[in-house]
Amino acid sequence: MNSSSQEQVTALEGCATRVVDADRVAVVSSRMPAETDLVDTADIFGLLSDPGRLRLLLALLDGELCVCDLSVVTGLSESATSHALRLLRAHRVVAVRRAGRMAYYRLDDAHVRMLLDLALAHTEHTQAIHPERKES
Amino acid sequence: MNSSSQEQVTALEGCATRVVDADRVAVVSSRMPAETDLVDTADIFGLLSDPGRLRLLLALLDGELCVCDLSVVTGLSESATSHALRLLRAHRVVAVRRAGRMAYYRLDDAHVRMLLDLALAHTEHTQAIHPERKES
DNA sequence: TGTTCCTGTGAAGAACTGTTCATATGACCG
DNA sequence: CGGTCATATGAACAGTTCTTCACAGGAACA
Repeated sequence: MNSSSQEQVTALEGCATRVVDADRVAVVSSRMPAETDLVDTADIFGLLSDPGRLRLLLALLDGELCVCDLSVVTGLSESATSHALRLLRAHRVVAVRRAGRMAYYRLDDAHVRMLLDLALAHTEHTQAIHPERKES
Repeated sequence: MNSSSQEQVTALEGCATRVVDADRVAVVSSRMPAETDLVDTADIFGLLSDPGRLRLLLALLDGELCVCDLSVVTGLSESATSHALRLLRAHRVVAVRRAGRMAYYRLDDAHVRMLLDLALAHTEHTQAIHPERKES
């Protein structure tokens, strides 16, 4: 398969490391998304990587809730809830509707909603396999 | 952590924080996954939240690659690549096949594969629709 | 056998994250 | 008005994370 050149370096990076499967490296490299998209995507995953924020977003799956209710549902302090919502807001993952002194947050990102649905489906699936959980 | 008296949050109407929409709080709370599942899920998202690991996993989407090739594709040093793979291995996200002194890694988690596919589809989609994006 | 090559690992340090405390803002109530 | 309530924000701090450096182990190869 690699009879011609075994340590050929692709013109993509000009790096000094050796390459074993140059063809696959070329294909995979060409399919790699742009740095900006990668960072954005990693950022989104990072927002979902905290149990508190995850609870927050799962709570918003079927509609808006105010900050204090979110605080109760997630078990976070109201300050921590507000900080988390601020972060999610900055990334356009949630949106806010203000009514008087209340602030009602809702999920505002279809992509994140899909990720959450997928994650939820997965936990329910594994729950069906490991039936050691109690009812609520 | 000493939430001695407020451990039970299930008593929705008796908690210290005020509740605005008690019904929705009850529904949402009952649908909230168990803490273990939440932490596991957040953990998975955390593994995807680093651009380097994301590149690594995307590179493995269509088949196995050895460490040095992964290092080239991702732009990480070989040591960093090995550390990242070790972490992913510990979480059963990737699996390894050894041949001589080479180590070939492959994606070994169907759930993570779905998440990656979804993320990839989204970057391609948003690239087609929103050519530019802002942040505040 | 000794050497080179690929990978794995521990330690260390810089950078980042998430929480809490204290306080601020602006809306409502009396 | 003054006071309270819901939320927002800044600073600080403990804990975590990611990278690099140095080196170790085992397989190939002379």
